[in-house]
Amino acid sequence: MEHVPPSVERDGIYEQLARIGKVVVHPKRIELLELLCQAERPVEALAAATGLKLTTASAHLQIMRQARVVSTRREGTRVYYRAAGDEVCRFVTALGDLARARLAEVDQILREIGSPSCDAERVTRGELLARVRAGDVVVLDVRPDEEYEAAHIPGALSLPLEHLEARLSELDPDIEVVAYCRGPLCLLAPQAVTRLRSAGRRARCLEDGMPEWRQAGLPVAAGAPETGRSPR
Amino acid sequence: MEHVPPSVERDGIYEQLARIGKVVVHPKRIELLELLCQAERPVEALAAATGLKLTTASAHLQIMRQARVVSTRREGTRVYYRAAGDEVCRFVTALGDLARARLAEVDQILREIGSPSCDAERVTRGELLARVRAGDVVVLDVRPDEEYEAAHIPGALSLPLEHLEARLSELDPDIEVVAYCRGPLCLLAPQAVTRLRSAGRRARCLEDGMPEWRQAGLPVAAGAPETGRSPR
DNA sequence: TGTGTTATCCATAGATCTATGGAGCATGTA
DNA sequence: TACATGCTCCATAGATCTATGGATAACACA
Repeated sequence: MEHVPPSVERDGIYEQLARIGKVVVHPKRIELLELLCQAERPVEALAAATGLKLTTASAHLQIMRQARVVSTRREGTRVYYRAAGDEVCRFVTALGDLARARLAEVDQILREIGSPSCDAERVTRGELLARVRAGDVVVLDVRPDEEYEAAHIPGALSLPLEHLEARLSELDPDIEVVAYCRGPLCLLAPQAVTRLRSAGRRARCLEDGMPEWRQAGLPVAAGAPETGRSPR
Repeated sequence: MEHVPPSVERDGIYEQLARIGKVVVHPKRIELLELLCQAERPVEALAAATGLKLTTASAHLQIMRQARVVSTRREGTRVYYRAAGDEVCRFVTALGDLARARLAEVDQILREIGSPSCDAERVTRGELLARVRAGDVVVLDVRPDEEYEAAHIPGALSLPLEHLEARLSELDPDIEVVAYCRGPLCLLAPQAVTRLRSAGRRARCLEDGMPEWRQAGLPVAAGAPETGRSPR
């Protein structure tokens, strides 16, 4: 089915680039890609996370696989998908940056639904590093567990947004919280900050999220939280 | 025609990103974008450069404009298109990097048609800067004139590939030549190097091209060559 | 006010993409 | 060996996208 001519013609380069472009022409595929830049996941989890039917999700993933932007690993009956490399996440980041820079609608959506709390007053990565060293802040990872386990800022506390209220007591009320999530388009951290503030805490968002942290060459840790709980 | 719902729903973010994805799903649009990252151009020139009919080129440009990745400037009866910002070129660069990293076909095409001369032995930007300072090399811009005029490495000589043989005498045979073009996917510099070598000159390619040079924060010059010729 | 140049707008046939239900395939498990 | 689970493959109706010719619009220049 895949015709590979013996000698690819010169113009084929842009055809090849378009193979990758095809991945990001569908909103759901972008959403999938952003999830996969955080952690690997089986198809079923991806379908659930994006609200797709299983077969549809699988079809999208096949398209992404043909473009080689994702790869897979089989574990028993499950197939885990993951971003095929750093370049993939850098590409997604560049896409997001471009959209935020050029499409006023994106900013508008982030502002409307996100939270006004995280707009101008984000903590820079450099500032965070310094203040963590000084023991001045708590770093809060509000993404789902599996994403924390795949990669997180060393020393960060895992507290998925959905458990924020229930586990509020784990946070020292006197120390400022810096929350982070998937990136500038993700609303988890802004929402967490909003809720923390309405609970009377001092809280801010980190600039960007995990992929940008990694891309900045900063240290990354992996593995389940040490808190010892949730033996699973 | 463009329905803008009063309050955009949360999921709209990925729809917005897909607006930009749509630009890079078509090979010709990627080609146009790469051209526009070098220099602004009127529609007719873009159509000619990409081998598109005028109406088709215009249609593609409209799509790119709706995604806000290009903007226009009118001059008399001509409409000049240009990349709408740095983020656009960074995005295109990231796309190319991803394709080179993940799609073996791209490397293959570059190797097959490009030139074997520029594969492993490219000059780094840092090395070039040092050697230019030492007066050790000639920097050669082999892109079309308008691209040189829009932006070039300071001190570079403009010598579009098509005139290479005719103007070979302008190059001191004893000084090594470092040629550059649009970027890692562009074949102009590799071809120039091949021809220079077969003419007995020492020549190498610069890593990447103009956009990457600019993105690295290095100095950029603009304007026609000082050689005084071509009064036009 | 005409005319030529450039570019956009419009309508459309043909090609491509999406979502989805159902069948088919590996892998564990009883 | 029989089943359950988790995915992929297949066929298809409906929606979108592309290329293109012809008409129209914006300018410049007589």
